[in-house]
Amino acid sequence: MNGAGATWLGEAFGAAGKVQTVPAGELLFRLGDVPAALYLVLEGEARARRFSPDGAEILMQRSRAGELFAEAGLVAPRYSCEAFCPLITTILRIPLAEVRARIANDGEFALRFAQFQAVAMRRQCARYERLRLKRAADRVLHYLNCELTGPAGATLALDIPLAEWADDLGLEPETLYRTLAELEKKGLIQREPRGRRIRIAGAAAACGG
Amino acid sequence: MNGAGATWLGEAFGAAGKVQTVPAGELLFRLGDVPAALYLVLEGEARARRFSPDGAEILMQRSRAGELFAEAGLVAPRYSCEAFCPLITTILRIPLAEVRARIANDGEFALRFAQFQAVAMRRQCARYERLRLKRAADRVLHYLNCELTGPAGATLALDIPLAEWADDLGLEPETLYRTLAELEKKGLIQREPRGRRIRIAGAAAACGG
DNA sequence: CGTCGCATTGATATCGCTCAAATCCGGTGG
DNA sequence: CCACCGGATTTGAGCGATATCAATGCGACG
Repeated sequence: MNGAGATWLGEAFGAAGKVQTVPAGELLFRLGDVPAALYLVLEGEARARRFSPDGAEILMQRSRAGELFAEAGLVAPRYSCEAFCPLITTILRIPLAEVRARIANDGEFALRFAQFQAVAMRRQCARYERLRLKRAADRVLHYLNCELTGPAGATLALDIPLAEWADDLGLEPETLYRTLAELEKKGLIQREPRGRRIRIAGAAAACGG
Repeated sequence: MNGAGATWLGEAFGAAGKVQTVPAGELLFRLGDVPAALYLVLEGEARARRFSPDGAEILMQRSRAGELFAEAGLVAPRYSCEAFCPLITTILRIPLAEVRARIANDGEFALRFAQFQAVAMRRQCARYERLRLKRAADRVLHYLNCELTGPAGATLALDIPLAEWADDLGLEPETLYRTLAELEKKGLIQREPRGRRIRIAGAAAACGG
């Protein structure tokens, strides 16, 4: 859905944009680079990290397929950070000048781009609000409610390992696991043994943090 | 700075936009309303809340001066939420149709609007990353580093009560206070007794979470 | 069959939250 | 000018939730 939403961006820049397949760990750009392009993640995932003086990694932002990397792309990166791809990732690189020209001259494109940005904002706001919730259970419910567009009782297939999901929620894997077990005991969700699939009970939708 | 950044938006819609002064607590719109306008906060602050079935308030999003309320404005609100203003707030209401027409037909405007959205996104990303930090001290440092644009050693004047700030950081006021005391003891910051002013030591900039 | 990665489970440590109270400060009215 | 009041800050003590550390189970894969 994310990917589909941004497909048009890729198509719009078929010529100007440059698709790159980036092996895991490769650096896309560094802090201090003059922002010269928009990076749209097509497949895989890109991450921005920041290092403290002692070398410890202190924070990370993840950009999924369909998202611009990192942040909005039109502004200079805020961080003393490095960007890289820990997974095999496909990136569409669009020169900023191209984007600007297009926005200024193509009304239809400008509208769609604004919409694209708005959707991205909505997603980011959802993530923010999720982390504002202090209890693990609330975060999980919030996540489920956001990801699940269908009617209550629908099933959510988890294609990511538990640790990834926990990271999304700002939790440790163990905590997430225990929380899921707790929610199941309360009857708010049901999960398959190996944890690859979760069904949300109707009640859970209302609780949704 | 936020306000200044969005001034152009207000000016651009001098005629079409409608400035409203909203008394504290008044509802701007409700969930389910068809999104028909952009709400730009000019002064004060607007908040979006969401209620659980039992009536408890479970989360809140705050929009400051210069920000669109809530989220990006071009998409339908995601939430079962109500929006209201607990403070005296000035709002600029711009019909969506106007905005869309302007984006489509005025290249210059479209560019500035895209930039505006990008800046908003950057701000939201910063808030998100701040909450990803688990330790209180890291959040405080991150906040200081983001708010402080000047060189290290600059002074940050706090015009908000401690409780507000704590809320921004996803902390309780007591925790924030103790954390500040701790940071001062470590020499990373210096604060005036009444807590209305904070000076950041050079070292703190590097730690900045 | 062995190993590896990940899920699961248990025990403990730690941090921030909660409740409670004292203090400080600005403002207000006498 | 001074006493009082109300709100915010400051400080204290204890609790609870989550992180952390450690170990085991389980399935996939070579």
